[in-house]
Amino acid sequence: MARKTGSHSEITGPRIRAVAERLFARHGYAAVSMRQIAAEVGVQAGALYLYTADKQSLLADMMRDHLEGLLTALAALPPPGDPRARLEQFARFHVGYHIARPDAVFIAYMELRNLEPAQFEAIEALRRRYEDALETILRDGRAAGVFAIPDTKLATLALIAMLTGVTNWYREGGRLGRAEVEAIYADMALKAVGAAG
Amino acid sequence: MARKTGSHSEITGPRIRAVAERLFARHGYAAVSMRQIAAEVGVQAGALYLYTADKQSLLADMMRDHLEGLLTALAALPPPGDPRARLEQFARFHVGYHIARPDAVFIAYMELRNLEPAQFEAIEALRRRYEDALETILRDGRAAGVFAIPDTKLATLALIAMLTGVTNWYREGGRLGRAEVEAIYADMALKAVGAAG
DNA sequence: AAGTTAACTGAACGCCGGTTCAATTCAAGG
DNA sequence: CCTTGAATTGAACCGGCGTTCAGTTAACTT
Repeated sequence: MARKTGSHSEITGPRIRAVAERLFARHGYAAVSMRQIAAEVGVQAGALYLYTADKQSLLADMMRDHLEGLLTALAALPPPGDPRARLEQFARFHVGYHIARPDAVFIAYMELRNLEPAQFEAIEALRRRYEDALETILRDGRAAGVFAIPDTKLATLALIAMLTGVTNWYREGGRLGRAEVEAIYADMALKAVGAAG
Repeated sequence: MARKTGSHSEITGPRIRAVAERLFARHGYAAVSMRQIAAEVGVQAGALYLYTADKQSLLADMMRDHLEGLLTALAALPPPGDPRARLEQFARFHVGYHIARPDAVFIAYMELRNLEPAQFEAIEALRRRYEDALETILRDGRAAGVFAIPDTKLATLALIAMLTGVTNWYREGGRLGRAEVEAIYADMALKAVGAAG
């Protein structure tokens, strides 16, 4: 056998990425083999190499796409008001965006160590750009006297860790709805920096 | 060659565990081979099996030891006062304990998926016991009217995520000292639940 | 000093990893 | 309908994987 009936790169390509994302998130990059991915896609392992240069690129492209999407979505937010409103908007956005794609988030955070130095640097730079957006909000709020935070950098990392943690437990159709969860997290974030809820 | 001069199980055993912990944390369980561990210990791969039944047990034992140590240390804390004091103590303890052993923390959190079901259950139970300790504090504080939190479970997970995040960036000898960091995190935790800093 | 036990080697076993490539089959355009 | 190009197979390559074990040497006991 060779080419299959109904085969098209516009179909197989995305399916490979989707399967790889699910498997990487579930079992970890190193624990997933190309043959496993191929099997779930319904194809032989060799066929994957029509869509990716190697396993490493499959991971790196996935992470880059995710972070670029995150930055694009952040930039598309309505223009900012005072620091308090900006922080609330950021927190809601962060939680909402992350619970919608837990696999991509998990991978972008956990598989950094499986990247080679060059690709690691590129991905890390994107992540830092995102963190900087929050840090700017906190610095402005601190300068305006509305946030009570001893250290801006520490507060940035603490808030991001808290907000990202939502992916550890949130499940669609669970006890709490998406809007509810966004509101509670935003409220905690505001309180944590001393901006009354 | 066979037995080496100066070889003792009380030396080799701990060294294997130390090397494995460092490598697992750095590269991930699945990406580290028994031969790599052996090489860093200065021994042949076969010798590792005098100290562990298999690779999986090496990981599981490591995680169990870490979580049991965490629970023991938590139980050894001075007896509790009011919820506010208890939360502050918990936050300081959590941050302090975690930044002292970042590798073990990272592994206990990231490599859960590499455990087989039976071992996973055992480790997860320990982790839940620890979370319950915090949840109890929050529930008591909420009942006493000193914490303003819409959902106790959510607040528990949010706080743990925030506090554990310290391991992502804290480095010994960095810009901020250990006591300083503990204080700032404890302050943010208290504020986040509406207990004035 | 001899005998016993503890610690380790080195080679082997079978299997699975990522990756390549000639051969093959399908889809599409003229 | 025929040709050209796209999509895929299947087998192979080579290396590394976890694990076992008979054999060897050091440390300890008597």
